[in-house]
Amino acid sequence: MPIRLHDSATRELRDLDPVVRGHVGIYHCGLTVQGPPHIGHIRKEVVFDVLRRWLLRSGYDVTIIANVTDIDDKVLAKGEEQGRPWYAVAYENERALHAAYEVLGCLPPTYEPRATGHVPEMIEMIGELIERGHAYPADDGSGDVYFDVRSWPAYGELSNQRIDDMQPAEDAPPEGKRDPRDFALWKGHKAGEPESASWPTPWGRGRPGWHLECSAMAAKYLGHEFDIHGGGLDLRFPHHENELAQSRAAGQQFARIWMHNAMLNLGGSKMAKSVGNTLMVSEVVKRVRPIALRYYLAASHYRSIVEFSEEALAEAATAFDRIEGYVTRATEVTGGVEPGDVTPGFAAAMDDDLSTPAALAELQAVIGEGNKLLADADGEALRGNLASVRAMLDVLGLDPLAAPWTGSSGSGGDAALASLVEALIEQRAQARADKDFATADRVRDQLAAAGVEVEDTAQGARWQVKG
RNA sequence: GGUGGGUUGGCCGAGAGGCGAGGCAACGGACUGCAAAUCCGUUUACACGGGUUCAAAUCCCGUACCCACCUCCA
Repeated sequence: MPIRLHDSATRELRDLDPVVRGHVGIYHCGLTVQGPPHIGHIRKEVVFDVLRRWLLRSGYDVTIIANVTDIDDKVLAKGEEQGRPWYAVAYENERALHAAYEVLGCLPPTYEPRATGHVPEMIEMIGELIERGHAYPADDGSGDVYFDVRSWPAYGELSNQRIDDMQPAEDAPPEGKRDPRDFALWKGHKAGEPESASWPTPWGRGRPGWHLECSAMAAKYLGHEFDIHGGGLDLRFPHHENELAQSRAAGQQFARIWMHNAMLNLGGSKMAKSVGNTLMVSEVVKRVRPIALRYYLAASHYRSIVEFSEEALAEAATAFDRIEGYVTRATEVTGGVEPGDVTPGFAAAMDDDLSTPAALAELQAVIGEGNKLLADADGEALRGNLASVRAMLDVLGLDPLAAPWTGSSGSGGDAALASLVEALIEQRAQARADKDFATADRVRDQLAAAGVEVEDTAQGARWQVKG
């Protein structure tokens, strides 16, 4: 069965039909590294990480390219504001982004090209566009080079807009533009901007316009036609519209399918620095386990708005505890099994535009069966069930027994703690054997007060640190 | 002004003409020394007003409210 994805260009579900058989090339817009990532940014990473894992499990080779915009107005402004070089700001935030990938279990992209590393490719593309009559250097001496939207009749095809209905682009003063909606491919160096933020071109020194880097880098690493271009819905216009126009006008086919994830809102509006409602990944993972945050983000459909709330996050953590509890218990009983195959229901849900909510419903049903098998002590069936559950969790990047989660949860902790807890549990077991339930309960309460939860099972007491 | 998306039970969150996704919470039962975990069961829905249809949460028309984009944004 083919994988079907919602293409935001045509606004319909389309079969994934790769350019190269057995291989899927994906480009998704990374971050402008002007600040550390918030949980809205990381939602996008989780969405594309799940897509990638599903494609891999479906037998495809995947090349995934995510850009890092390390030079633009905002990065320069941050450098100025913080009194240090713009590139120091960019690099620091790029590292924070990588830390966020890692803490949430997102596989690193195949490659993460930086805009500053691809100026020659951009210059080449600008030359091509000028030659074809779709771009022009500003005649006001600014050194800007603009894309000529009137020269490209399809302009607006991605976001379904007509040029005449659009408001003017404000990425540069309109003086040098032929049409106010023309956008900058290249921005001339301005007095007062650091010399380090400019590169020589046939049109004078300057720096990249935002949109061009993605067109140039996608072509370099994925070719003139590739399978999927993704990013946040807020990038659809103007960023992706402009990328599409540039690349097509330069004679390329560009992306076959456009995938846009919906925003993560807080307090009724999009999480964004300009609104001041951001929650940094590094902060949230202090309150809730990273795997629980990932579950929260993966549990809703990628095209639905997530209205963030602490309550919903806590609830997701509880829901995940049930899943993890099953995996832990089943692993104890079976001695552990490797991930096997996902169920047909799970596969059908994932094939249907990455319907993670339906996939999770399937997973919960399989876990319900597994819990029954656990009660019946049916070893063989239980092994099969656990293998399947682990496979499904792996697709979502939520297998608690896989990297990077191992060791971060369960009854681990340091040896001193374990030895103390086990001594108390031994005392309690003796009290229970003596039917001294008052003492047994007191020990359990003591442990609970210290944040250690004890459960009695047929095999003896299990414990884990909660929180 | 233009372009899209949305409003589902106490909460989260799917579905897209007939059959009550799933989870969390609550309640009852089984299990347990008591719990916890687990299993079984129960309760509360489709923004509002019209219309189409044998049948509408789902299709059509209208209204209200919300979100995103048209300015940097995942």
